[in-house]
Amino acid sequence: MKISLVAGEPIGQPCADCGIRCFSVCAALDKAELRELEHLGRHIHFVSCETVFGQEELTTSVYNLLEGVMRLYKLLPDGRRQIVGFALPGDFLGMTTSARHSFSADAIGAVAVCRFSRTSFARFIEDKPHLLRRINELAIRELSRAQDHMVLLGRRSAEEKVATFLLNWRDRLVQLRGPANTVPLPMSRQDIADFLGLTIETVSRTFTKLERDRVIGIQPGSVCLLDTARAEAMAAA
Amino acid sequence: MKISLVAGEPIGQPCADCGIRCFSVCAALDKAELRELEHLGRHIHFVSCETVFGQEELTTSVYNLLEGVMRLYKLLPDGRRQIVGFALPGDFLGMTTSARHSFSADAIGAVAVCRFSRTSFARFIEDKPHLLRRINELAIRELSRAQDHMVLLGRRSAEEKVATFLLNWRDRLVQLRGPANTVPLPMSRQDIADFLGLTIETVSRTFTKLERDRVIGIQPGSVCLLDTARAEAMAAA
DNA sequence: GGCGGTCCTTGATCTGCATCAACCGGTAAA
DNA sequence: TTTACCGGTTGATGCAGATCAAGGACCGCC
Repeated sequence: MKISLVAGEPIGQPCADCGIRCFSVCAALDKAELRELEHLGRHIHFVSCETVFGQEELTTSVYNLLEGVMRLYKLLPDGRRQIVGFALPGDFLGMTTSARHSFSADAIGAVAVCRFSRTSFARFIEDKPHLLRRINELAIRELSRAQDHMVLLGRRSAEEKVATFLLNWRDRLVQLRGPANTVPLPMSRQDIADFLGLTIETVSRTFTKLERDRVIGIQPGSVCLLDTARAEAMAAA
Repeated sequence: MKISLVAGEPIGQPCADCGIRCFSVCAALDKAELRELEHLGRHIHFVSCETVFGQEELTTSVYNLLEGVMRLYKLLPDGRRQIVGFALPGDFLGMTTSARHSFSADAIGAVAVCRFSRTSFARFIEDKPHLLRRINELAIRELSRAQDHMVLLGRRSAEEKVATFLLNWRDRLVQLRGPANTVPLPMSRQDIADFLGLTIETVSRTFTKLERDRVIGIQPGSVCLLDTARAEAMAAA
């Protein structure tokens, strides 16, 4: 929960060589614009559990996630937590119209971000409708994901929740790093519980049950999807 | 659940006189642009429970809600329903990047919308970054609402859910029509249940309990907030 | 090696909400 | 007027998942 105090190093490597550019907002930019953007951003690194920004903090920056995974969550006054999403490389964070962040974001494992001052980024956007369109696209995709998640939270059983989560998470990783049967789970069981609206015990029990039923194999830090068809049936029904 | 087959009448009244313009996307437009827009849109009316567009239907149009209330919902194959939101005048619907709608929308009571063909609206936007920015703004507001709702669905008790719903709904109506203690509830108990991730019985019981506790007064089609402070305490905690 | 800590799993019990079922009041059709 | 229906309420019971409690695996540290 420490807050990083470093300003970050300038973007050294040209944005044109950025590995996740095609997934990020920057996909909308041409070479000249990328070079311009290089001067505005700073690379910052966070270690596991460090907070990138907190709920109610002023929104001074926007962030482009380069590497690692982040949890985005809201806390109720009494400590109950709801994780509203996990961010992966290419995700664009801190885009909000309000003066304060409406959720907190912290690192799950080591994280690298590209940080931009909100004002300078806003100025950069101003005459670039294609970039604005790209940002809009990402926001709408995020909204659609949020709506899907509402269905999950409001109307699905624990088993359905877990199965759906594993499949969706796998799909996002496949998108990024290509096909693979084994699904890394860098987040803790508590994180998964707080994402799915369950308790850690129920998540653990459900994992165990899925393993007993030979749907998944549990490994430290990951699971292996053994019976995708059955998992999909659980997630769909 | 009938589908309206009428093409709709042309927008007669000038958009400049539109009562909800300041709440809608059109707030971003100047007089000349409004006049241009008048030629692109059609007014369409729907009666109660008519479907404006359905999940999986092709996204041929976008809609500006002028009058009335709509429920936006997703259905699971087995019939479980999650209402992802209620739309009020000024809300902009059908904005999606995908070819098909990801949820259904139907009228709660009589509804009037301004419909635009998706392609002609896209063309209209093209050289109007201020409009795009406005759309982006609405999308981000919607996303933020969705995230709040995830917390409600995942982490709150039935009583908290109902209290929060009543307060939020009141706030949206106040925004639109000014202060009032009595909160109209045009949607059914089943709608409220499907919005809050509860059953109709639990919603009904919770309403009754809040009435017994003198927090609300139940009237046909509306409730009266008697003890706002206590309701807010329930919603916050 | 022993110790404390964190994360995860497992078991026993409890409970909030779902489910099942009946009923009530208003309205519209017969 | 009677009947049927629909939306809402209320009561009795059941159960999925929460809560409480304990123990195991793994880690870094002394």
